[in-house]
Amino acid sequence: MSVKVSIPKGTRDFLPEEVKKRNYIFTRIREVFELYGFEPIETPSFELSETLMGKYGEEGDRLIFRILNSGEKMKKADIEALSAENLPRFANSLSEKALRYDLTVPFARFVVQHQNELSFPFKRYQIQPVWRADRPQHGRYQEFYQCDADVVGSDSLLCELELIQIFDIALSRLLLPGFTIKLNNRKVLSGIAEVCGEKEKLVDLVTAIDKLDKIGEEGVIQELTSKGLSKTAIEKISPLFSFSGNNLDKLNFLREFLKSSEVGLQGVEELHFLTDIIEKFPLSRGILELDITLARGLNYYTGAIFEVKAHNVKMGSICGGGRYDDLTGLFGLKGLSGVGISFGADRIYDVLTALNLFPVELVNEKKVLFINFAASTYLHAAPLMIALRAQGISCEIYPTQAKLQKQFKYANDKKISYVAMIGEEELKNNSVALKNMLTGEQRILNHSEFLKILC
RNA sequence: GAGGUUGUAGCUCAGUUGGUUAGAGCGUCGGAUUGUGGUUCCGAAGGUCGCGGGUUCGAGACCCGUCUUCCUCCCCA
Repeated sequence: MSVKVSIPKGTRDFLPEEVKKRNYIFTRIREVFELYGFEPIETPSFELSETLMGKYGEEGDRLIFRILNSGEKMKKADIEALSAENLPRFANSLSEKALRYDLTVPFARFVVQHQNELSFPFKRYQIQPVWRADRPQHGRYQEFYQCDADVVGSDSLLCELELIQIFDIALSRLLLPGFTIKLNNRKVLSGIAEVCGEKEKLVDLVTAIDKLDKIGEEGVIQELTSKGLSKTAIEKISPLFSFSGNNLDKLNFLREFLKSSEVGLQGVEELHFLTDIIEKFPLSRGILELDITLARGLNYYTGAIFEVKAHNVKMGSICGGGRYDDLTGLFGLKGLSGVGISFGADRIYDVLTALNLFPVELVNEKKVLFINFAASTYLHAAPLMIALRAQGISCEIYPTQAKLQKQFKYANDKKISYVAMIGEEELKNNSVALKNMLTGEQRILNHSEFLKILC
């Protein structure tokens, strides 16, 4: 009689092979973060509700997983709020903690709380799971990992430069053949709003422009109209929809278009600085592309905005990031500028799978299984296993004297590349039979030959 | 949060206008083979047909509710 088992929606189990592949991704990213001087931190998986609530826009709060009070605290439930249909207040009375929604807001809290122990500019990386009560979809889960690197306490554009290089090197090390690093600047977007006289409609303007490649020029105009932008303003923006060319052409165009906006021109100069220096020190496999339609939802970005898309695969962005001038201001620490990036490990996994880019050695490492023939087999196998492990070769002995068929099937299922046998025949002349599970070839060897072949 | 979609063995799926005892492939286990896996042959186990209610002489199939799956929005990695 079996019980029906399952896991909550939007979550996943990982089999050994998947964990190895995921760890491969995390390791490559981590090693590049460290190459650029970023240091690891960790924060709790749950925070006080007040730390998280209200930090992700109107929609955000709905997507935060809340932790129900337990024990005596349940008595704090505000029944009056419930009967008055004030659901947010009722929810707050039931819960004081919530699972983290991203790594950036907890990091801001961390910086404010530990400001006296940190040396600025502070460069940290953090690879931990986050949780969102989102509706699961292709490539979207309720529990997933983020790999973040941020610099806080410096407004130098060299930070942006290094983060672009980190995108490039990490993804190149993951053997991704082609990808585009899209770059924009929030100041340019502000400048556009300013030039067309709709400064206060910046957010509507930006989210509409962001959808250009998805809904087309007509769709954007329709959305802008429905948001109440004036016809003259929309006409003024329309050249932006169709302009093209290389990065230099785009910069020249923007300089002209934004000539009446001080902040806009400042954004253009920031973009120019970055494209210019990347030209002098070219990227490895990535292509840097200016994209003024790039906005991203997060409303705390104030300067650079990044997004990375893999070539030749149907998948949303695999990385993102940007500069946020006043993030720690939310927690009372003013004047600290930050810039950061995030790798979407789960999506990178899907891309590497779709393009078949995981190295084969990941699953087919050199490993050895010793067949268990008798109670005394261990005594004969142990010296060889000790020697193999000392050389970093992983090996094991089958724990019971099962039928050979079963022991070989175990090796086969576990993709173990060699099976070693020390049975009665081998004991007579102090030898080992070694079978290569890939080719099926089997050889009788003395101990030193055995170790020589495997190490 | 809105709209659509899905659910039958561990997995992938058949199952006729409602009709006797719900099937297949793969996987698992056992045997052919007590010193050889991946190939082959034989056999076996495994199902409250997502859950609850309703219609009917009779429901895996029809109706209602609920949960779940996947998809499109919103938003995001």
